[in-house]
Amino acid sequence: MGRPLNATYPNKEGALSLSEQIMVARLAVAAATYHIDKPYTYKVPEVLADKLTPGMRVSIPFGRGNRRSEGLVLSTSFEKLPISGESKKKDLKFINTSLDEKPVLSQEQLKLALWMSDRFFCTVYSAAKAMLPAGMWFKDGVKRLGDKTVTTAILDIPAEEASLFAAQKKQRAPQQSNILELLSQIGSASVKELCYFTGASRSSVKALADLGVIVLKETEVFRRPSIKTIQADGPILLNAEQQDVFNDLSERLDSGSAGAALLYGVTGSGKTSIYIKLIEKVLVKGRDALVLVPEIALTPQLISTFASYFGDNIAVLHSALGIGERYDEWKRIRAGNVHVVVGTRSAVFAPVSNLGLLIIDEEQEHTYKSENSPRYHARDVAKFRCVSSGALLVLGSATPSVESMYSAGEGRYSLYRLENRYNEMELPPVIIADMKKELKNGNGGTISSILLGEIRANLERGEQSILFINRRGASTLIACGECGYTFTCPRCSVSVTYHSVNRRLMCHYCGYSEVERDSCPDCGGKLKFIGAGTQKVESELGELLPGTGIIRMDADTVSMSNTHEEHLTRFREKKIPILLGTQMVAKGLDFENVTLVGVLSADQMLYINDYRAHERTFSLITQVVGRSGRGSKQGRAVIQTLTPSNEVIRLAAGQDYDSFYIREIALRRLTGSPPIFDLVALTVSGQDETLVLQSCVKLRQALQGYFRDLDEIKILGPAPAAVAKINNRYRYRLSISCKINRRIRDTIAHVVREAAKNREFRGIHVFADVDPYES
DNA sequence: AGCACGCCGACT
DNA sequence: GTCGGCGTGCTC
Repeated sequence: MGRPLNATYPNKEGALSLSEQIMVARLAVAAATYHIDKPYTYKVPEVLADKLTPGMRVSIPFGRGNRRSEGLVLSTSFEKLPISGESKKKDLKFINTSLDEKPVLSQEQLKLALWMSDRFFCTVYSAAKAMLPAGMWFKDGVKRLGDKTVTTAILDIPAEEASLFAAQKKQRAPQQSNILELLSQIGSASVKELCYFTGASRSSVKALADLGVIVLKETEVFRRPSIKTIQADGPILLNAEQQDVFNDLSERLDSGSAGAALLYGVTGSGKTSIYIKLIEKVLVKGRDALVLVPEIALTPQLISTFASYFGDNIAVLHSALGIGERYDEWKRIRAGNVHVVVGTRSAVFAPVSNLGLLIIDEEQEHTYKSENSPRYHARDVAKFRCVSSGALLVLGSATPSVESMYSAGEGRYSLYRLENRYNEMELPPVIIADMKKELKNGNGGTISSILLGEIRANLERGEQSILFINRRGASTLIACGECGYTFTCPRCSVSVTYHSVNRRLMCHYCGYSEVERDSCPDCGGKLKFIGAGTQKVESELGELLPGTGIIRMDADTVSMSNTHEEHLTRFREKKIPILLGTQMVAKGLDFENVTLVGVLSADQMLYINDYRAHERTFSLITQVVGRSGRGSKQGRAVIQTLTPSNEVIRLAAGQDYDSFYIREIALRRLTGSPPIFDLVALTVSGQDETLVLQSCVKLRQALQGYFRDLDEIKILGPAPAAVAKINNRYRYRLSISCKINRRIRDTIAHVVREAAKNREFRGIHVFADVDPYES
């Protein structure tokens, strides 16, 4: 407070201001919700003054109660602050401690986080958090690393005593009774499993622990093994077509601004070979490569191939990795120990230091879009990163998304085509089976006579078949066969699905569960399963082809007995004749001996109310058809449909992407859907349905007011969201169709923020999502 | 969102 | 009197 005695002369003012300058930091704050998110200024304590740099995280007091939160340092500076107490302005608070020794985010990543908050309507901190592996997050001030533990409940009294106790508890505490009952038989189990099998909540387990009948113990869970490598096929040889594409992309890599390329290559045209050659080239130039894949579990072959070429120079990032393993991979990347990264959506944030090439394989896949905050699309983040580091962006696909092909047409991407299948194989002939005709001929089953004939032919030749059930939601519903009663979640507007492992009906959205019943609670009728249909088809096949081996692969079989890979290995190695499955069998599988693919119900996802329905159907059927005849033998595909004249199905059967695209883009133009216009969805949720609806109407009015002068902007809704209620909160949606720009973005952000502040909207939550997938 | 402050009614 | 209900406003 007192000015230094020696500072009075000769430069009073300078000395004065110098003595009062203090280091401050601008922070993105974790506890700040979207509507109050902005850089907060904190004073830097002297002990941190020479350590603190942008990109580090700090522990801070926040809010009236000074509750502890985290901040991310965006910038530091020296400022002249009013002397404490002398100004009516409130004093700044001090940062408590630093949470990092060195920055966890680079300047580029900080910029990206700021850009994301603007683009995807999220807080800066949440964007930054998405860039770090979960092992680096803090929870209650503690780093989550090594958190891969599991809480086990162990019986602490004799088993007989426990079951006696369980019987006593039956009336007053049925949940606890169930838990004890189970534990008296098995002794110990993880708390998670206990809850899963009994339907009890964590609190019941806790209650038993407090009573001293059981003890809870944290046990470390072991980490998963690494990638399976395969023998490299030797140096990659490109055919003429591939070589042309490679040469051109290669030149772009050498130029300063590489831009973006859409690589449209039919199934089997060898996109992967081009990827590998490009990566090799980038590595020679001393730069890093990033490869995104839709889902690691479904592309083990691609990973193995990459590993065989790049060995220890590769890091893999995906959700199936243990938290520690993921963290270790992240550290290897950041340390510069690896220069090739393969991973799923969030790998787009991988901390490579000198990005030279970013590949998004199967770029049309919906898994690249995050459906939780931050609601980003990996493609957009990829563009940002490539522009800022002068890297080449390659979007690869056999069925490019309509928006990417449109961008190519507009000249934003350069388009490359690969039209020859690598081994010069003809595309499999496609037979369309008219299920209406089948029905007329008295076949009411799910297998047409045409498909059955082809399966039989395959059986005789010792060749394998894949049958694909294209159904939304691969889960098993349960309903009354007599009155049609369906079991719905009491908290969400969805049907509960049956889990055969624990024999319970469960809700996927909120975790609610109840025991299986043997009769309809309404009419007492007999209950039946309406599964993904896989069981039904399996038993139908069993009757039609007695004694034939079938592997069924759906959510149910995969969750109970391990992985996709085990099923697939069994299919490949044991030469089981038929593989029957949902969505998951459609992906990147190469089976030498598979010569028949059947799509059992092509209509399933075609007629849903979503502007992407056609695109998804086309892409899926095309992929499935491409599965057939990848080896030396000629394959074929059978597509079963109730509407054989439907053009999307016909075009998919003919693998005619170009015609599909022309047709589809015309349709989008007509309806004003993306990519012609952007779509921003505002989702409004709350417990009181009328209030949610009223809020929607008010939001709509507010938007209309702001956009009065823009007539090309359309505001649609409110309409109930695809899942109209989750966890007792009703959800309605407004859709804004427009060419998005600075002003519209700012207005939408403003409206969402105002909604959070507005007292009339109490208990209402609003968030914005650009080009959502569930629409 | 989450917390403190403040202003009202019920109860030891 | 004072404990606790919730409505209101703010977050460097």
